[in-house]
Amino acid sequence: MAGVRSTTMAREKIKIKKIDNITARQVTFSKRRRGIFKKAEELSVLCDADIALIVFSATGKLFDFSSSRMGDILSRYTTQSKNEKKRSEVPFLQLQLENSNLGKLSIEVAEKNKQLRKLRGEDLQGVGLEELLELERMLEDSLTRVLDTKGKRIKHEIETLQKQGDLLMEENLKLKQNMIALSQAGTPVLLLDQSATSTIHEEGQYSSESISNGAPPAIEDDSSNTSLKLGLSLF
Amino acid sequence: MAGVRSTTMAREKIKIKKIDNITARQVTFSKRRRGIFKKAEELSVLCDADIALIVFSATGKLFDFSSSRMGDILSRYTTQSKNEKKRSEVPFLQLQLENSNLGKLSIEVAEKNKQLRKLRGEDLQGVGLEELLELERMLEDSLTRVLDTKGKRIKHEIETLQKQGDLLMEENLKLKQNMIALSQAGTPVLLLDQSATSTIHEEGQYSSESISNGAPPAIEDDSSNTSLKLGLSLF
DNA sequence: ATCTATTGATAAGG
DNA sequence: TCCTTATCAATAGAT
Repeated sequence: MAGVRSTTMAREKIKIKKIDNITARQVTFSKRRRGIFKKAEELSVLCDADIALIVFSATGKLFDFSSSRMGDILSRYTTQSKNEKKRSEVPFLQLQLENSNLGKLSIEVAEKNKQLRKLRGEDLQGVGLEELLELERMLEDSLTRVLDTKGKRIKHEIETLQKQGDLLMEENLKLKQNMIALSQAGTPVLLLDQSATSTIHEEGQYSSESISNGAPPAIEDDSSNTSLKLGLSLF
Repeated sequence: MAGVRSTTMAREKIKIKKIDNITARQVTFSKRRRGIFKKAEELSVLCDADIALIVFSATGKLFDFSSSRMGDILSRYTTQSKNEKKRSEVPFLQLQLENSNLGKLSIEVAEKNKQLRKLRGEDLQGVGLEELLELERMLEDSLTRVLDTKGKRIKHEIETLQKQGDLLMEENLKLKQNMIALSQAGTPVLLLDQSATSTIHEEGQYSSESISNGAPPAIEDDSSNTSLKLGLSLF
């Protein structure tokens, strides 16, 4: 009851434990990261302190701040901590830190591989019922998130295509009208209206084939829904 | 105008510049140092971030915090920043771990973590539709395998329990018959059949409470289905 | 170190 | 990510 308190917050207190919701966790990370970096700089300026702050996000992204050159602070740190008592805690710069880290990293890699195999349901031999249930939950959550993301992406894809289709139809209509006008005027259909085509090319994101391919637009009014041509067999 | 902002303060705003009064500076240093270290720990816990914070006071005193082992974070930092562009900024310790296997392993660990996060649906930002569909398939396969395994395990569990239950009922029957025989013979009910109880203890995996707790078996014929007592809320 | 009036940081929700 | 707002936390100044 004494250890877990909250911080500079708002709207609601939160417990200081890993935030479950991934999105919320990312948002909080961004906000608080900014906050702590600001604090670090302020402290260094106000009190003439030398500060190094290194933050790795859960996704492995690196953020850092140092009031002077990072290398200087870090070497000063290793030197100082060595002279105190942390010799053992910071064998960092020492000689054979290499070996220990190598071993640990190897173990970590092995561990990650095991987790991956479990998540893929490939290594379920020694897994107990409890862990199986946990795996099931995790996989279901993952599937949900993947499906959500997929849905959003597909929706966006469709909307984009729809917009492009609408634009194309609009432009086609203009072209047809222009051509009709030109043919009715008895003029040979050889020229396209410059303003119309150039406008299309400037604003459109769609493939230029739609306009500039060899086949000239048919005169018939093609009002079929563009979305029917998407060919999305994704659901 | 841009540079001079204020912080979490009170009673009065202060400019973010070196505090002149020595005493005030020391006091502020103490207060804010506590604050930023608290923030660092909170950020690491809330967002599962790996953080190193090193502070040298103006007098040279060292204060530090790290969410995991300082040496690990610092080496990770040198490795990572090297892979970016800060090579020059951190000539720090690049010498030895430079071309070692350390870097490779670090990268491998990072890679595994990324895969894990994808599988957990946590890192879907840069993932394309194709990969999403692949993820979906993989997760569904995994779920299927996990569910299969779970089903088999549960079935086995149930069968085992059923057998144990049958054995128990059988033994109970014998016991009851013995007791009835004994009581009918006018002999005080004080002895349990040795061979029967020892057999149960040897074969059973169930809690010993079932047999050896203080309450002697009831005489009434308990023929309710054993599986009803499994308490499996697993489906 | 404590107290408290103030300002700062930030959780939620768009 | 940025904005807004309601709240909670950090802290400047005084004791």
